[in-house]
Amino acid sequence: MELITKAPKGTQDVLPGQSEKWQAIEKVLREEAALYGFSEVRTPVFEHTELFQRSVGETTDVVQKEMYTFQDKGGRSITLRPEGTAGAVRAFLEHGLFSAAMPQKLWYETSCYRYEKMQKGRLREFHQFGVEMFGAADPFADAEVISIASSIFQRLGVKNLKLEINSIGCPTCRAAYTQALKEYFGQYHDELCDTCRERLEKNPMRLLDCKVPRCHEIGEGAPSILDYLDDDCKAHFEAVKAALDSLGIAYTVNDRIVRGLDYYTRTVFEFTTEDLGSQATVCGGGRYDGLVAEMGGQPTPALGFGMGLERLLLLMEAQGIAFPPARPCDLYIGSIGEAARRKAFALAGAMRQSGVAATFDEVGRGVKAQMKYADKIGARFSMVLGDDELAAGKAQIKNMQTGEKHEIVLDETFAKQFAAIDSSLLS
RNA sequence: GUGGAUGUAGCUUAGUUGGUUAAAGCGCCAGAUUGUGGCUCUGGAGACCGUGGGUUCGAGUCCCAUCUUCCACCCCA
Repeated sequence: MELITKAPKGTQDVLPGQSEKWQAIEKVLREEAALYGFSEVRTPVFEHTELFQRSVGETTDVVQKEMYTFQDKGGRSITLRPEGTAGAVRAFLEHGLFSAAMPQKLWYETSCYRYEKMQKGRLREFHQFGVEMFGAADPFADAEVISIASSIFQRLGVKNLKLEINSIGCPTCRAAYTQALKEYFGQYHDELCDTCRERLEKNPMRLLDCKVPRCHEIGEGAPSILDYLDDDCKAHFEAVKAALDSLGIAYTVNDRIVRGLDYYTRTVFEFTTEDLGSQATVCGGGRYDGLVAEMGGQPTPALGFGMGLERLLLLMEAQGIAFPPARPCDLYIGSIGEAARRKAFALAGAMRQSGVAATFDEVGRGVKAQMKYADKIGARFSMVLGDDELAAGKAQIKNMQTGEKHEIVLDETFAKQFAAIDSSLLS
C-alpha cells in the first residue's frame, strides 16, 4: 500500500466501535481522579530534550534508544514526550504550583512516544493516564495513589491483576545496596552476559531482572534491597504496607522490582496481568522524592503512576468486559419527495434542539433503502413523511423493536408528543 | 537492537505440482407489479494478489530485497 494510505508504524487509528470504548474508559478515569481530589493538567506533546534526559535518566533505555528527538527550525533539540511525569513536574515548577496549597494533586491523559519494536500492547504512539502528587511525604500518600489505580480497575471490572510493591530506598540506602550488588555480581563477572557486565558499572540494580538464564540464576542469590533500607525507609515501607492492608488492597512484595526510570525512590509498584502476553505491566509507578529538586526546585516529595490505556483496553477486551452501548438514533425521519424531505430536514433540526438524536435521509434514496438504513444504525423509532402526511398534518411513528405504531401530529408540540411515546417505551 | 513468523476485495478466507479475463462468504449499493426495516431471492460495485526487483514463454503461486503486522527476547505503560 502507498505510504499516504498507511499510518506510520506503531500508530493506530481509533475508529467508530472502538472510540466509544475509549470514551467509556476515559469517563471512569476522570471521575475517579475527581473523587480523589485530583485536577487535570495538560502539557505539550514535545519538550526540550534535556528535560527527559535529566528526569528519566541518561542511562535508561528510554532516553538512550527510544526517544523521538529532532531539531526544530530554530536549532532547539526537541523530544516527543516518552512519558508523562517529566512534563507534569516541569509545569509544576514553571508555574509555581509549589506555592499553592500542598499537596498538589494532578492527573493527565496523554499520548506518549517511544521508538520501540512493535508488539501487541506496545506501540510507538500510546496513551497514558497518570496521576502525580506533590508535597506529600507521608506513607498514606503512597497507599492512596495505589488505591486510585486499584479502584479504577475495580470500577472497570478488570480482573486477575497482581499488585507487586517494593521499596528501593533513598539515595543513601541505595548507595550501600549498589555497593553490595557490585561486590556480589563481581564474583561472577565472567559468567554474566555482555549487557549485564555494562550494567554492573552503570546501574547494578538492573542486573536483577536480566532474563538471560545464567544471569537470572546468579541474581537469585543476590542481596535484597530490603535488607539495606535505612530505618526511615524501612519504617516508611512498613507504613505503606499497613495502609494498604487497612484498605484491603492485596499485594505481594517483590524485591526484584526495579523500575526502568531513574527518578524513583522508596516505594515502587506495578499492576501486572497474565492475560496480555509479554506486555504484562498495565500500570506502574512509585515515589520520586528527589526529582523536583533534581530539576531545580525546592526539595519536594512526590509520587505518581502511569497507566497504559491501550493495554487496559486490550485487557478489558480479552476479559470480555462489556462496554456501555453507543448512543443510538432516537428517531429516523424518512421522506418521499422533495417537499417532505425539506420538512424532514427541518424537523430533525428541531428535534435535536430538544435533545432527541434525530436523523433524516441525507443522501436522497427510496423509502425502502431509508428504512434499511434506519434499521442498520439501530434507530429506536422511525417515521415516514410523504405528501399524504404533509396534507393531513399527521404521521405514524413506529417503534423499530416492536413494530408498534403511534399517531403523531405534525405541529409545534411534536417534541412533546414524541417524548410521551418514547417514555412509554422506557417504562 | 536480536531471533522467528505473516501479508489475496472493507472484513474472514479459497486459490490445485507456476498456465487463458483471480474465487467465495460477510459487508456495501440497487432491485423483487413503482410509500416503509429485520427473513429470502436476484443483480452490481469493489483486489494492479503489501511494495520493488529477479527467474521463466508464462507467477498470487519460485528467489532476493523492502515494508507491515504478529510472537519470543529486550524494555516499559
